[in-house]
Amino acid sequence: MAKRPALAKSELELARIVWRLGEATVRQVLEALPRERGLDFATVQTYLRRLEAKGYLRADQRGRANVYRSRVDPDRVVGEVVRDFLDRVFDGQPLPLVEQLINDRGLSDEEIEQLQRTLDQLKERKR
Amino acid sequence: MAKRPALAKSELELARIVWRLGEATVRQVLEALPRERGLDFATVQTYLRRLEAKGYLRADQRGRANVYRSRVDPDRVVGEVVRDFLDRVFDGQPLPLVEQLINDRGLSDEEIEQLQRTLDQLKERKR
DNA sequence: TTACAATACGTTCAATTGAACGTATAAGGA
DNA sequence: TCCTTATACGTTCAATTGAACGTATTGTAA
Repeated sequence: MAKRPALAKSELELARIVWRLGEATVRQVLEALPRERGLDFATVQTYLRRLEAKGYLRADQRGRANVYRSRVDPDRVVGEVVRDFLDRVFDGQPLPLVEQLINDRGLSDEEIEQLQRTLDQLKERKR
Repeated sequence: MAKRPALAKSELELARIVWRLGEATVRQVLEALPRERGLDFATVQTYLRRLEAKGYLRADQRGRANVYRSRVDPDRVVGEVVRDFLDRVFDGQPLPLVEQLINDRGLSDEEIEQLQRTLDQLKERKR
């Protein structure tokens, strides 16, 4: 379970695109980026290379280009990222963060319902 | 509302200590740090200075030492940090993050209750 | 009144990150 | 077969961040 080096912000940004696409070449990632991001092809290349070096992605040659795909389960990575954030900003306590999210930005009615259902299910599961 | 430069990780770590203490000297922050963190006095000094330069803290001389206190509302800063994180990792959608928190790490029974009360209150408030 | 210990402040230094350049190479169309 | 153009890959460069050093000062205890 070799601990990977942490993800830089731009790296996470690009990794998320690869995750969403399933697999992608440099060019495909570049094109999936919001236009206003304005990154250079070479820059995307560099970040994907770094993601590979850090163990998050793997690349295999397909014809001309490298095709990148995830090497670790994206959900696991997101989980790690969330936990790290939670530890750093809320001492690892989920509730204050949840309340922040609930209060700060207004949840829609459906979202509240949805959330209550999730909590009910969780309670069910627990007994 | 001059936008401050983003907080680095160590900076946020120290800022949170100052927030908690209300006000603090370099030494007090150093002592409030977990022993295993092992930072040098001079390092804490540097980070607090940077926090001041970035506009997060203000320092006033008291006797020999500088006393640092928050210059902006900590809750506001945390709010910004959370929103930035939410945008970067969950496209700004709070629900998936909340579900991550609920599912991944088991909430205690009391936490679930607490959360449900919060949601109920929120629904009340909304009508 | 002086010496010391604590502190401020300017400076440094290495690692990481954001961003891109230049060159060698190879795929596919003419 | 040859040329063009896309791409890989090694390299660079500046800004930020994590961490600390050295020196000048100053409050206080003796």
